[in-house]
Amino acid sequence: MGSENCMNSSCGAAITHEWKQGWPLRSGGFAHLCHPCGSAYEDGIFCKTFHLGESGWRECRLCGNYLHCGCIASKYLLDFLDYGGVACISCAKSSQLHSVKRIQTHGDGISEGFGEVPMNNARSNATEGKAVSDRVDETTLAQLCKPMEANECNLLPQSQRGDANASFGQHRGEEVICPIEKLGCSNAMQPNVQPANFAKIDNARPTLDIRDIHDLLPQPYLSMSLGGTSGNPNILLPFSGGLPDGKEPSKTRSTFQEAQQSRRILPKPSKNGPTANSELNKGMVPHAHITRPPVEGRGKNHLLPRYWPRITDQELQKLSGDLKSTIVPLFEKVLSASDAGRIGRLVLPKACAEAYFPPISQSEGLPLRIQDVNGKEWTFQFRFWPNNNSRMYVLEGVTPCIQSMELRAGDTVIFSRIDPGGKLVMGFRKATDSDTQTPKGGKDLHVNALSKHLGLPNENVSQGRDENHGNGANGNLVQQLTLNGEKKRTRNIGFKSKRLLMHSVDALELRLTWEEAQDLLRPPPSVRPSIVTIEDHEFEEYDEPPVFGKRTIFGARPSGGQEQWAQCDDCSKWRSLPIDVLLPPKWKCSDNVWDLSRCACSAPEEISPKELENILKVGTDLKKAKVVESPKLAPKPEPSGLDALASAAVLGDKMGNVGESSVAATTKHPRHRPGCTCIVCIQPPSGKGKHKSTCTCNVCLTVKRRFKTLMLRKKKHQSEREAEISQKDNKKQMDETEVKDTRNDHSENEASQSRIEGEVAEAITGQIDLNCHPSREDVQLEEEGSNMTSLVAITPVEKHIKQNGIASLNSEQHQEGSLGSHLQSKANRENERPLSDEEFLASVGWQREGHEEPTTERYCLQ
DNA sequence: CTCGTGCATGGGGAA
DNA sequence: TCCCCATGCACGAGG
Repeated sequence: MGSENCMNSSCGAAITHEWKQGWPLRSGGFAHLCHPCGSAYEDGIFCKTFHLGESGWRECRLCGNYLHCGCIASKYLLDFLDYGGVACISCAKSSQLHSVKRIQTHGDGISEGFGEVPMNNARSNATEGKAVSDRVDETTLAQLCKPMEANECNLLPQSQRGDANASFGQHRGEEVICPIEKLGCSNAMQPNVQPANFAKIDNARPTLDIRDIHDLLPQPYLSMSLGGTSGNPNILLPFSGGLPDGKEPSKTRSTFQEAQQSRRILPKPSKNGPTANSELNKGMVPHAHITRPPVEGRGKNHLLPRYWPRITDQELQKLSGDLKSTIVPLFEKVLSASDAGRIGRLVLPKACAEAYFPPISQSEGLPLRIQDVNGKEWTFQFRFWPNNNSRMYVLEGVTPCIQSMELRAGDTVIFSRIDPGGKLVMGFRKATDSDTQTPKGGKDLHVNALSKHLGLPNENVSQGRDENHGNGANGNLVQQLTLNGEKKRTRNIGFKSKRLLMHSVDALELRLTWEEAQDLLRPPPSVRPSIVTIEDHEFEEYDEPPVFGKRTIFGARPSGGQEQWAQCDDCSKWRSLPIDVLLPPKWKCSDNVWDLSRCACSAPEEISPKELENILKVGTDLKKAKVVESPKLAPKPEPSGLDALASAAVLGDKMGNVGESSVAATTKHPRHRPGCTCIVCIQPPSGKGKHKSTCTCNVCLTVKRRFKTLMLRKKKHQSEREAEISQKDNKKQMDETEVKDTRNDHSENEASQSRIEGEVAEAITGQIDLNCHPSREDVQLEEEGSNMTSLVAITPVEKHIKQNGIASLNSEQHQEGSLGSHLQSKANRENERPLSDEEFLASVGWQREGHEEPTTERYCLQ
């Protein structure tokens, strides 16, 4: 204070210790209130803008509209007139009367306004103001200053009321009450400040009862008049009773705590004041009865911006236009995969849960009734789990609701409250791609929908109007609140999860079947392979992993040959290409260097749509047939890992013969095309009629050789075991034997593990694991040998193949197939996890080289 | 084996 | 450095 007397010339009262007390401002400064006149000071600077009184409705001295002090409108629209009273900012501007400081906004604009100290000090920096101006259309927001109910003086959350009162001061001469004390609460920290913070709202309401306090629970500053809602008896007030734990107010987390917490959930303002907030806050918190929240910690309950509900100014304008109830957006959350999953648990931001949902002390929580946008009321279990020393709040049982709203990960749910009544409503905002929205874009979509729900002209009948609860309008409005545009959606997602930032197209590309992925894989374009010859077979080696290329369609020419078709990314016309062409991910007609007559989008397609349809249909029918024929092989669109490999072993080159797509050329990898004479292509892995009993192909020879070796080793080990058993009387020797066995088992496991991958690929692709160290075969031994033997006896693959209309294999092929089956089973067990890049590449025919030299990072294309 | 439940873990954002 | 929170995982119940 720079003066010992009130600087208000009309007051001049001596400063007493009572009103020397103050309350912290977001600026880091400190406000003081002169009781006699209500004038306020900030760190000794007389600031008449503080002189307003408690929150509530104020009439604009200029236009007569009502402004709700403390609501978001007031933050941006109020001007405090020199001669007293307030005015719409627009009015003040137009009349050149706003000679006093307008309440400045701060930080990031609207969002920060929620629960924030509703005013800033005079030293709010320019950047803050700019940030606000970027996001708030004051002119539009001014529309909020339409007549509203003037009796909603308790719309503000407790904290805001406190803040507002503290900030605005109180009416001159009004009696100050202390409801906290009446409630048995005390503010040991600052007893003298309470009166200033809980100024009497109006004479007819001298005290606050419990319900009043609940009504005063934290609310964002966004209060919108929606129409007279008298409170639905069916409504489960979010804070009804306020004390779901059944504790006494003084013993539990009271609404004052809520209020305090609400205040604390706000983002901390930048410290642009002369003094540190923390220091000033010490012992000077204006709110009473601050018991400890469930968890403690610095900034723990600050509501992160990503949870701020985002309402456009158009929405505010529309919403405030015709309706009288107040809808209070509380927070929103982008659904994670877990949230939208089948578990049915929606993880709630801790700060939001503690600020806006009823306090719970037991882990079991309590049921929470929330109305969705269609007016349907859901009951979720609001509970928490102990998590470290904190809590993790969840809504359980949300799956039906999520499903009914067809929400998925990336979509946003918005929790709001309808006042009066405190009904919780849950809206949503779909994370739809903007391309799929109306030509006017998401925002227009939203505005139109908004108008629709507001019953404005040229709109359709409101959808989802609640017929049962009488609050359909509100529900609809909430739905509108959920319909922000693409821009916001993107921003929303980006706030938290980088994974959710993936473009939808990219995401689509991830949803590939293994064969589709194989279809799209291309050798790295800028890397020239080195040719390695192993056992007379040439291998292409790349130092880079493959890349995705453009999908093409293979079809059969009437002449009998095969042809490849690709679709232009620009004109979507299909162009015929040479059969062995590999296209980059993006391809246009202009890239068609093979047919200069059709190297422009203006060139017509060379075949009729009917013919093209037939070509495309071949692929579609083939896929369908494949699913029908092999329900066990392709029940899932995305077999993972070695499942895909095993499936490939059975699917073999069936597809390749038909020409579904480029993958149909062979089943191996994208570089293999019809006519390819490499070992992979000329010897399909699973036989399927190509392998005769007399076949001397590398695959068959290898299988034969391995099986023969296997059986020999099995016999050898069997005899060794018998010899060991005969020496059981020698305990020491037996111990040594056990140690040896243990060692063998261990080495077997490791060896088989590394060998499996190679052999799986071998069995599937027809490759021979040329990287397999010969000595390692010594450790294949009995485990695999016995398994293979048993698997040879049974023929699951044969059965499977029969079921799928594939010819039985001969006996040797049984062995091979059994090996594949065994490996598949084993692989399934050992690989029930997401594929690594390496595994994925292997699954589509790319084999990473370096089995014995793990440091070798080369990708081998055989 | 599936599903539900409760807790643990660790990445990453905020302070 | 703190701690929120998305997700994994163990465990038990039930089919």
